[in-house]
Amino acid sequence: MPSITRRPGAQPGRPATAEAELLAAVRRLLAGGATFTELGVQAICKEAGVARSTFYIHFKDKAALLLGLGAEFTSSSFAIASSWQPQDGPEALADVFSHIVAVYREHAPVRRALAEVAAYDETVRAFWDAELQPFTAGTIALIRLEQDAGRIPADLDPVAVTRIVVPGGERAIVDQVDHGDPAADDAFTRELALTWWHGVYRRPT
Amino acid sequence: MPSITRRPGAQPGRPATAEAELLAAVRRLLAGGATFTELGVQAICKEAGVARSTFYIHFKDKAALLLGLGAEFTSSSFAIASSWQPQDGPEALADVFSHIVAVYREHAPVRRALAEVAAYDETVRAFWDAELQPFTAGTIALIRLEQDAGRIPADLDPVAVTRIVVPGGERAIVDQVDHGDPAADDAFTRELALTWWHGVYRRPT
DNA sequence: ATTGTTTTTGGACATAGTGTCCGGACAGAC
DNA sequence: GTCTGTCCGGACACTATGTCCAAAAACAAT
Repeated sequence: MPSITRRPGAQPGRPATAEAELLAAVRRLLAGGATFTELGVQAICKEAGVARSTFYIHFKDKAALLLGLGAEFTSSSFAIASSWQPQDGPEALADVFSHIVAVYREHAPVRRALAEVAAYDETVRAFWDAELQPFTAGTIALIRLEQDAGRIPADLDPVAVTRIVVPGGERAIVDQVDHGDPAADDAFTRELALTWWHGVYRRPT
Repeated sequence: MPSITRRPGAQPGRPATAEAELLAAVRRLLAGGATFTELGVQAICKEAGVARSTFYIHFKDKAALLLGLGAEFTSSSFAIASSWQPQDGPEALADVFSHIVAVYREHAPVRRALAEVAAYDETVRAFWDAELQPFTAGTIALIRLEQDAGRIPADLDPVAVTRIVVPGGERAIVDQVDHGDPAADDAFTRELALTWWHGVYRRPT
């Protein structure tokens, strides 16, 4: 059987695109509902129309490929999120969350795969931790600044509250993206903003 | 090589304990820092001192064994959590969270494995969803009751807020258990209670 | 003690996937 | 045309899974 030597999607002008083909294949398979873990190198290569040996030229293993996919995600969100300050009010905070929800929806399959693999693979876990770390550091710093300015009570524990706001808030956003109606996104981001506003940034004394 | 026919830990009085031996072995391996995913049936059997064929007599596969381990977890927490009402005040809520944190610390390795596998295995995901579902339903119901009584504003979205409180709160607890100092547990549960109190249950109008 | 029942053993077997290697084919660039 | 880098396709050793079965051990009777 002579097989299909040239993959169909190969641009004639471009030099060598097996790598891009593999990344696109995984994106496609994930979007189709597959779980990254149950996805084998064989299946990925078949979907990509690429020889299995070619896979290992570009990626050490499946996890390395996922990190390549993760690059598409790298926090454009952080710049927007860190721009918010309590002076801007809860409506502006809701806008920040709307932006993050939009990013999460756009990259939902890849984000899901990253979270999935981060639970058992060290390198992916490190990548995702690094992704969230700026939010954690930024939130702690912001709370301390507000405490120094007397706008947040000094007896509030910044580290404990940041556990609630960052990993907790992220999880809530994931839940909305995975299970919630997109039409309800605005109501959700409003509630998230108001909960942090009255629960953390302007908690009554 | 004649091999060690009888495993060392076998109680002579008890009838057939290979199953318990396997469960204990996995608990041991998880507590030793292993990831459930990277744990093979072979490794489990070796640790348990049980023949590999015996494994399949008791469990269909690794996931089935994990569900057996999950039984040790089944929500004793829910009864305590559902007993709280806003009338009891935020200090009582903090006590509820302290109880949940204690349960999470006690079963940390198994809980971690359940969360890990739930990300890619359907049956484990269903088990864990069923575990959290009472909290979700209870929180939505509680908020609606408080709205009917006029103690929570009617324009608060109960479903959206419950995403924040239940999956979000659980994630925060996991973060505290996995990364936080146990000595700081009380400070954490206090902050969690106060955040939900002022952010949700007694949000200022 | 002998017998019967139940559980476990240890190995065989088919299947499937991983990671490595290499000769050869094939493009675009010079 | 030849060179160069990429890709193919298959071979190979290895690891693990899941199924099966006859023999052995442990247990519970009488």
